[in-house]
Amino acid sequence: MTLFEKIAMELSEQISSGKYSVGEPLPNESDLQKIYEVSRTTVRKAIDMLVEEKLVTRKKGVGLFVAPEISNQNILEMTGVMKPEVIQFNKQQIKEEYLRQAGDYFQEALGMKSSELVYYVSYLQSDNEGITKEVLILPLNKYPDFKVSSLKVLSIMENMNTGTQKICDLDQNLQLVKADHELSKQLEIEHGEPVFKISNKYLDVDGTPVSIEYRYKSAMNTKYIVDFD
Amino acid sequence: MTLFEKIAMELSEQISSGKYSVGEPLPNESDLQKIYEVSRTTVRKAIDMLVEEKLVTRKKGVGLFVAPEISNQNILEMTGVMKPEVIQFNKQQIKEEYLRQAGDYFQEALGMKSSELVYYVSYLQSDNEGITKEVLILPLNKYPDFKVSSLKVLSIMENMNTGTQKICDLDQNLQLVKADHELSKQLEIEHGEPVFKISNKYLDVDGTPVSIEYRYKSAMNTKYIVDFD
DNA sequence: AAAGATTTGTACGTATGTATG
DNA sequence: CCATACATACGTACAAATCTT
Repeated sequence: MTLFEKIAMELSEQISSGKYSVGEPLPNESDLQKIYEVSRTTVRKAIDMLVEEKLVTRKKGVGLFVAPEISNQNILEMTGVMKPEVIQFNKQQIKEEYLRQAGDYFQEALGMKSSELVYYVSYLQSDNEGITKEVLILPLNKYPDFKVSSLKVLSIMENMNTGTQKICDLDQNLQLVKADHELSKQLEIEHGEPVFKISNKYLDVDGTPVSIEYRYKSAMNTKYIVDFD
Repeated sequence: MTLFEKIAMELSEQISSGKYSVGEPLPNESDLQKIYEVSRTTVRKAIDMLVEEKLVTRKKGVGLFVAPEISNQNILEMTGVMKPEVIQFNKQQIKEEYLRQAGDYFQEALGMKSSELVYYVSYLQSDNEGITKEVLILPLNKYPDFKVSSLKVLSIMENMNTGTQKICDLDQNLQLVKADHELSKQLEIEHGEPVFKISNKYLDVDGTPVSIEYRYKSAMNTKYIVDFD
């Protein structure tokens, strides 16, 4: 029997005897070298055997450890299955929902008579990036089956797909505006703070507007790029 | 391959994929340390390589940034798949279109394997409000019938509706960034001018991401709303 | 303007990984 | 099997620049 085999056997016995318990560190190679009065090469060959037998694990830059028994964690690591992600459900809070006449603005924007009715729904949505206010304008004639209650479980875009027209295009517009009193209160920011205002105008295949959505989001949280000069 | 080489390669891929676009900050060393679960020494060695390749710049006391001189050619070399075509039509000009591997970022963002292919299409669109740059990411597996030539007649959203999944939700994100060299040239604005960057992540009914779209639009043309006081 | 927090820059010590004579 | 050298990796400590409060 070679020297390193002897050493491997001794260590193996000590591990199974409980001198070094599972998960605990072993003496490092330098110490083992002194203990058995052999070269590091020999120590390493001994440890090589124990690693092969999965009795010992090595951690580069750290040390030697008695290999842990197989656990769920090990299995996950071995099979490469990811740990479950933390799913954050957004908090949604509907602020306003009512039917109103289109009026002059929406008449033009949505191509309808100003006396025709639209659903107006606004709600707040908070996630890890802050609070977003969303406003949705749905013309009644295009969404005959729309129910406000369904908004509580469906997303805006899903709702829009319940309409009679298929949405095929998106006319997107952007503004940087100052928060008025209501908006600053809703988004929990200072009065006058800059706010991104996006308007999404959804169009059907003919380019006819189907619905409009507005989003308000504080611009302060956005990251600015630094100069390189 | 050593650990720090792996990390350098991953980061390099993410940069070329657009997860960290030109001029934007990277996660700081401490965060990278947590992300990759390695020591700071290893993170620094990985970054050393990227700095050497001029992909990343360091700013003492500030952080890490994607180096500004990345060209399309670099990206092509890094992802190494296709040559770009330039197709001019109407007021839309396709700047880049190629197949590439998803890489780590789109792997995560689109829930696919990093080796799977995505279409990458970017184009400029000019209208009365200025020039908009749009970037579209379409996973090949969800758009088996997609042809770049069809982009000439269809809008982005129409194209996205040609996929196998029905789009039901929109995860929208906003940043105000400064134009880097490439962007300022494309949008015909000054270097460093503020630019709206919108990312639209389209989801199917299950919340699975189907495609991603980025839009860059000068923020200077936006109309500011007057104070309400 | 001062104090503290954050982030990169630098240095050192220790442990394992690999190669060679 | 020993001795040595170097690369890789972890961890800690402190300095320097910058940002925040």
